[in-house]
Amino acid sequence: MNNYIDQLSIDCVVFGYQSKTLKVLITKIINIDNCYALPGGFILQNEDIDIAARRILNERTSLDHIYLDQFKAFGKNNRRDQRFIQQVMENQIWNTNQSGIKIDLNWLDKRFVSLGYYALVDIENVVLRKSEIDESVDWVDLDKVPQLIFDHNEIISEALVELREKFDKKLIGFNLLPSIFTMRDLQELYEVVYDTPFARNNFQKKILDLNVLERLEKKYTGAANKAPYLYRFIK
Amino acid sequence: MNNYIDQLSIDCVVFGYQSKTLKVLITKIINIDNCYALPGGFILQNEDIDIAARRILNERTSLDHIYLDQFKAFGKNNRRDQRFIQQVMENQIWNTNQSGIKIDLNWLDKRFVSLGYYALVDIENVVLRKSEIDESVDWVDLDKVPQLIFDHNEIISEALVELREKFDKKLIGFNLLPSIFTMRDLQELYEVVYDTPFARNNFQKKILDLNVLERLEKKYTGAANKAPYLYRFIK
DNA sequence: TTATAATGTCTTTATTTTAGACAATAAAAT
DNA sequence: ATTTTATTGTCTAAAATAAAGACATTATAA
Repeated sequence: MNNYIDQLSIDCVVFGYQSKTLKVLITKIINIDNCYALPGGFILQNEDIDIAARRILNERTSLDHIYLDQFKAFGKNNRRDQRFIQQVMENQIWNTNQSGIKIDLNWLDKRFVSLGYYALVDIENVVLRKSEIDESVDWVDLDKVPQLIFDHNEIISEALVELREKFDKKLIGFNLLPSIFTMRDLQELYEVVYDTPFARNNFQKKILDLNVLERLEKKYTGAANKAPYLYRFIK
Repeated sequence: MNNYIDQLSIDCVVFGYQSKTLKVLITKIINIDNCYALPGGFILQNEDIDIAARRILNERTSLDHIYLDQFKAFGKNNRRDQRFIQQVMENQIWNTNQSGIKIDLNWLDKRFVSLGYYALVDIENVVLRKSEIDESVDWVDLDKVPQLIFDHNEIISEALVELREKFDKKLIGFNLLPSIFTMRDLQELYEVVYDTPFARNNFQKKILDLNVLERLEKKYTGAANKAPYLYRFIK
């Protein structure tokens, strides 16, 4: 395992948006009872940290071009999860290779500093895949995230704070939507992220005045009302 | 040296403010020709990363309570400075201990991921000290910083971007001023940080409306004009 | 043809920001 | 002692921005 930088890890908070709900990608650790975690991994010796994060995300989402922000390093001295690491080290699936030879897992039994990234993806574009340490990978509503290993719950909280701070200022929200969407879709996303309602008339004016949307054809859904325009994010 | 986490370092951009100028703390590396750097160091195995940053800063500033923000991790695969590391490893001061025994410095000859912190200090409170790897530690005007080792110049640039983004929003500017100051002092600081002039009347109103300043006595300087009030930052 | 629910946009009102004005004042100059 | 000068503190007016209200439009069901 010494291809990796020692005692340094990456954990990714992958935000998705569907059915007026913010979701995050949660993995279940393979062969360990009831242990959930953020998609994470380690940094190869000859790999940029950002590239490592993209590799780790690609393994789970199959996506190549992801909006990524490295927002904080987590490195408390007591940043350990003894219970979890113990289980991993004692588990035959983990500590034994295909040839039945014991693998030295002591490198895991140290304090790790973890680089926290958050990613924004269009949930429709994601093809979920399991990496070799995942028993499952699933979208979980942000308010239904179970207890996670290490400080992963705290990492999510801090990612959400960062997301809210950057959301409007940098117009990163479009990364959570399909490439084509209605003004209502966008407004509902903003309302979910900020957990507050916006006035429809003023929201539309504010967004259109930014001149970052291209107006496309109308969207006829069969609903008994005026059909809204579709928009695409430009530049 | 294996008290430290391998391949992980900390670099601090220490901002100070004096004579209407933003300054940063720059160290000269001991016994290496013309090599300048940010105050930096490594993380002890049993040390929080934030505590490590405070230790590294205290070694140079003698300060205990510093405004600190860990703003980004720098970890490109090519994040190396071969020329500098070579000089260190070949230098007798570095590679030989007091008893004349060779020290193994190979741990330095790897790619390091560095956690970037920036600090804001009242330059008047700083008592500069050299750590054991510093030939000197000095305040340098932000626009006169020489070429530094590794990507330290880039770290300063990015710290400045972060500083500007947080400066107003989080009212962190007071950390750069003495505990007692005039409105003019504060305005000049803002003008330096944002490199733009502010209208005196409106600046004063905006700041006072924040209700974070306590008005103290007047400051009589002997100048032939109305004496300004002094203020203290509260809460 | 009418009713309904949502949409797009305009107008009005309220709030905030910016600009202008001026009296107050500390000390030097007269 | 009075005037002058350079700031300072604060008020008011104007401009810009944001929030609230109003209403015609329209896609489909009744």
